[in-house]
Amino acid sequence: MKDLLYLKDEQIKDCIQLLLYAYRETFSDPLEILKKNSLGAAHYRALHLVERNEGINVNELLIKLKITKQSLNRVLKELKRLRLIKQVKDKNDTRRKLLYLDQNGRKFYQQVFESQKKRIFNALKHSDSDSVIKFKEVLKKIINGKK
Amino acid sequence: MKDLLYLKDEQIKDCIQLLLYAYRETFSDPLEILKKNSLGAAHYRALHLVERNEGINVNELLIKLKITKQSLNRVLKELKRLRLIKQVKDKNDTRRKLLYLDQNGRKFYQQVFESQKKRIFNALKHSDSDSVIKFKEVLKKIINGKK
DNA sequence: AAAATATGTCAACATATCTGACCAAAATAT
DNA sequence: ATATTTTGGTCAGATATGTTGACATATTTT
Repeated sequence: MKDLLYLKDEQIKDCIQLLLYAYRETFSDPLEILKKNSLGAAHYRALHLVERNEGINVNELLIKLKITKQSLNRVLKELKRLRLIKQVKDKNDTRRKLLYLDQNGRKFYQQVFESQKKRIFNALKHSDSDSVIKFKEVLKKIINGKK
Repeated sequence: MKDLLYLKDEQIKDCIQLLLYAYRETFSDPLEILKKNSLGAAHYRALHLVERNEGINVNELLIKLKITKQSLNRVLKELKRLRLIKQVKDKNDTRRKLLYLDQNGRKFYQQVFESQKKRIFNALKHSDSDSVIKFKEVLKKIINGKK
């Protein structure tokens, strides 16, 4: 017999609210330092994905971000102007332009990440490793789920 | 000796990314039905908080939403116009206007919630109750944490 | 009576997204 | 070799959500 208390609507609403607040707080931390460099959350999301997927091309990035290319284009334009990322033509298919962090970008990304890291670091530090594993498992199920 | 693998930067970046994706998917589900009623995510956030805190006043709602009163006002104006929420003067302090879901609002909220519920419901259904508890614990630590 | 509080409103602006149309270069298919 | 598709970039205009700052009104507190 499984205890299904946590499938009640109230519990689900609870989860939704926690998810909203956790997201909001986590992504509001780095806004200050971004703003100093006249960048916003959108730039950071792109920067983050490039950092974690060096050599990604524009199309793949588009898919991960789930925004339109027009939106992404403006973001990339500014990141390039500030020399935070660079594009290198793919030798096998020179239509493709692969994205890398520029030297500046690596330094800047690290700064922004540090501002965001504290909150997560402390939350994880005060949790045991089993909790963290389960936390990530549930998040993954939410992401892949729906139907 | 504690295993601190999960405190490495790469793990933290992982968590941040999962949080971003989980939030995005969870809150993109209800956009379609909202749009049909010419409403957006902002209206739903307010509606959700009123549903979970019936009788909340404007100031308290403002604090929970962390937006300016001018922003909230536009949202509330539309929700009132559509008869989704209603305001009732507080008898003890008639400056205060307490917010309640209107009859329409209750029905509409339920519809929107259902569209969002599926994803969370399934994720929780495929997790055990311990995982769900730990999932929520970590989220709470993220929300309250930082320093 | 004066000050503080709760709510509402106006205007101007910032940002991040969208849609739709269009272009060019390069690769692939016929 | 030409036609089509893919990849990336760009323009213009619209929408959603937020911001600041100024101000108005009603009510409560001091």
